[in-house]
Order: sequence, then structure tokens, then C-alpha cells
Amino acid sequence: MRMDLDKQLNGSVQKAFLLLEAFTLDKPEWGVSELARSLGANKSTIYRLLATLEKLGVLQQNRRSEKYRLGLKLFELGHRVSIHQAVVHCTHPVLEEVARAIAETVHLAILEGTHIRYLDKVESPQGLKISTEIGSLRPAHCTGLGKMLLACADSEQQQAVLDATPLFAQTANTIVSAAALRRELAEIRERSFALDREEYEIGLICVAVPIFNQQGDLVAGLSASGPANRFREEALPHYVSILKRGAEKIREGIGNFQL
Amino acid sequence: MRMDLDKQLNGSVQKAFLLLEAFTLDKPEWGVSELARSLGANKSTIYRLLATLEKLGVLQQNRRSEKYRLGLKLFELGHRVSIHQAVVHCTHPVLEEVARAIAETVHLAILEGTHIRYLDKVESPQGLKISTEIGSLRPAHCTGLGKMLLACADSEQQQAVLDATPLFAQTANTIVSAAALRRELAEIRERSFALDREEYEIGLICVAVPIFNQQGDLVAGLSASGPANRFREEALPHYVSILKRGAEKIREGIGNFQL
DNA sequence: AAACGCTGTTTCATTATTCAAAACACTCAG
DNA sequence: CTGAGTGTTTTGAATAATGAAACAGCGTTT
Repeated sequence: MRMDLDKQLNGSVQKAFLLLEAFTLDKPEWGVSELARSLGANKSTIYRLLATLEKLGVLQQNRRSEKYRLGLKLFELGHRVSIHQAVVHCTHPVLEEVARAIAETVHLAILEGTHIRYLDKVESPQGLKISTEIGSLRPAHCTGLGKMLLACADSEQQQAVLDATPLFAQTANTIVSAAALRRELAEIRERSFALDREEYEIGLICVAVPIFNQQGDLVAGLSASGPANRFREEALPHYVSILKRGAEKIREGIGNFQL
Repeated sequence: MRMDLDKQLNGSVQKAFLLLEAFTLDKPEWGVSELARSLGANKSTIYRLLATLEKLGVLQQNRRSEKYRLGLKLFELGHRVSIHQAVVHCTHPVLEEVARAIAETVHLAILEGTHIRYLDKVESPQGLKISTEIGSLRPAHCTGLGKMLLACADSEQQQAVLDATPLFAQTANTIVSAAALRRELAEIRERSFALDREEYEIGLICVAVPIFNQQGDLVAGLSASGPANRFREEALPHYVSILKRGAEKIREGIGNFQL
């Protein structure tokens, strides 16, 4: 495998997880040969890795097609992750309330380096849905949640994003310069909510607020997203107030939990 | 490590996942030494495995305590598992409805060999909760869901359980003989719901029904569980009818989905 | 039918990696 | 200061992963 593996660390384990990364929602099934080709690795290596992971329940093999897909062991381990236990368990009901009140898709996310990670999601009851996936990452600089979380983060974390300027222009509206992003973050901190006006995807608007714990530490972000044509400027205060009430409710239930 | 590893298969990967198994909800944090001791393995082996898994995001290290816990990569991979996507996503709202209607904890589970695996759960609004974990396994022969799923399963799967007789007596009420279990399964098939009368845990009662897809294949099981002292015999038909309505609703939404 | 292209699987010698024991660095308690 | 507990790094020895090639199957094409 011509993957860059760190010396000192266990290469097989790294390979195994790099291999698991190939199983995305877009391509959930892989055969031995195609996967070996795609990873630039030897067939027998992949074959043995797949066989090992299948025996462990990490992958499961489709009898008919002989192809592999992610197995229930990962499902099990994923649910043991403490962040899931601690946060999502007690925040999900609030997300649902907010989603009902706003009638748009609601997300819960945290900052992870220069990206945000979606921890939970409740979809809009309306037809038009947003194609996010729980557990996945998105750049912080071009999402409402990302900018909100950055605005509340310490300067070290902000710098990590600003260092990467010019930032990747996801759409024509994406903020790409460090100066502009700095101004934007200051403004967000000021009014304590963030807006994403089609900065990640044309046609997609998002409003985000921060969630603090009872010690005042930033825990996560809460947002409502919907199609731009459904979004009315005058309704913004309404959205923000519902989101803020949700964040407050989570704060009450979450105690002194920290990331 | 004196773990039994299959020859031919990648040992490091097997070790890595055996190691991950140690991170349970009861003991979510491990240091290098204690984990090595607990697994009967060498410290440096565990050290490098932990370091590798941490670099991959599979584990994360607590700065203060230097201990490790499960990381967000597993959270992410867990949410990519297709069963989660396909089933839980569209069944969760129904579980909530049922939980509201019955006011007891509701579970969704599938049969996996001789055990059931909990895919989803909505807890009772009442104080007394059941200590199940999403993703975890329980023996099929002594749970309502397990007996229900077994009753609908093919004889091969039933035999796998019956072969293990005398079955493990979880409580004094557990069915332990093959003949008795066979009779029980026949009766369950007859009336198309299963009861667990404190067969897994004293004080715990459970009612379960099957969920079929539109082709009539068994997909999963749906159950309501609660403390025995809250359970009234005459309310049973009421519980069953609510569960059955839930199962029917899922059937409508699930199309021809198969395990 | 036979040759082809495509699977997944197995073999085997070479190589590189992982291993375990011990030493090291550090913290905390007595 | 000593001792027992951490996590980390180093060692040579031994194990285990590796890739090329051969194999076995299954359809399609020639």
C-alpha cells in the first residue's frame, strides 16, 4: 500500500482503518479487487484484511455479491463513544423540539480542528432536505455552525483556520480572506449568532447559536438550515430566539459537561 | 497477548479490535499499564496500539489523566453502517410514538446468531429505566425480543440456539430446556407476540412483536419493557395492539428492505 | 469449445515489522 | 531518599505481514 504510514506505529492497524474509510455512504460496498485497485495495494493484503475484519464483525460480506460492507461491530462501538452517550442522548429531544418549532433541519456539531463534526441531526418535516451525515466533517470557515464555534473558540483554534488562508472557496459567497473572516467572527461574537448565506452550498442558508455548559464553557453549536428561497430576513429574530431557547434548555440538562 | 488469534488473518488488526472491546460504558477510560495487565499483554505492545489508534482518531487521550477513551472516528464509522442508515433512521420516530403511547421503554432489535442486538431504543418517560445499551447483545432465549425473532426465524437459526441446551439460566424463570423453548416458540408464532416474564432479569417484563417488510420478510423486532410491578395482565392486549400498529407503520415506511 | 477477462483465494520465499523485556524518565506518597 | 506507580523509548530476536505468481471459478466473447 502506498499510503503514508507513520513509523513506530502499527502499520496494519493504520491500513485497516484507512481501508474502512473507503466504505462511504456513496460507495458502501467493495469487492477485493476493486478495493485493492482503488487503494493501490496488493490484492492479497486487502483480501486478508477484509477477511480479518469480517471475522471480527467490523465488516460483513454479502453472500450473493461477495462484496463487503460495514458491519454491526462498528455500529456497536460507535454507540459506546462517550460523546454520543453524554451529549446526544440528552440533546436529541431538544433538537426535535427546535425542529418542530422552526420547521427546518436542525444540527448539533462541535469544532474539531479546522472542521466541524455533526453529532446529531433532526430533519425538517418539509420535503426539501439537507444532505448532511451524522458523524461527518465540514470546513468550519464556510458553515454557520463552524463560524459560530470559531467565534467562541480560543485564538489558537481560530489561528489554525486563519493560517490556511486563502480559504477554500466552496461557493462564490464563501469568505476566503483572513481579514474578512476575522471581521465576521468579531461580529458573530458581538451578536452571538452566526449566519451562513450560501457560503457552503448555493441555495442553502443556516443560522447557528452556541451551546454552553453551566460553567460557561463552549460545548457545541446548534443550527437550523433550509433552502434560501424559504428563508425570510424578517423571520431571523424568530429563528434565533427559538435556537437560543433550545441552547439554554440543553445547558440546563448538560450540567458541567465538557468536551 | 495470550488471545486466541486465527492464523492467516492479520493479528495486529484482531488485537486492535479486541483492545477496543475493553472500552465499555462501565469502564470507558484506560491507561496503558492497566489495560496491558487486564489483557495479559505486553505494555509496549499496548502502548503502540493505543498510540496508533489515537493518531487515527479511533481513540482520544485525556490530556490530564493521560488515559484513553473511544474517539470520534468510531462515532463516524458507526453512523455509516448501512443498517443504521436504512433502519434506525426511518424507525426512530415510530419508536417514539409507541413509547409515548405505552409510557414504557421501547426497543428495536435484530437476531444475530444466538443473540439479539439492540439497534435503537426510546426510554420510558417514567423514572424507572432499563439498563440496555444500543448496539449491545443479549441472549435470544431469555428475552422477549429474542424469542419473538427466533419464533419467526428459519429452523436453522432456531437450531443454533436449541443446540446450546441446557440454556443459561439467567433467572429462575428462564426457559432452559430445548423442549420447553420449542413449545414456547410455537405458541409465540401462534399468537404472534412474545412475552418475557422476568426471564432475563427479575422484576423486568417485556412484550415483543415482529416487524416485517412489504415482501413479508422478517426485518426486526419491536418491544416494550417495564418493571413487573407496573405490568397489569389486562393491559396486555392494549400494549400488543399499540406495538403492532407501530410495526405496521414501520412496514409501510421500510419498503422491501432486508437485513 | 476454447480463450479471455474478470472475480476471489492460496501458496511461498523474502522482508520488514512487531514483539517483549528491560531500561528510562517522571510523578506521587510515605 | 526510596519505592511503587505511571507513560515512554530502546533493544535484538522472532514473528508475521507482504507481493508476485499461480490457482480456481464463472460468464462472455471469439
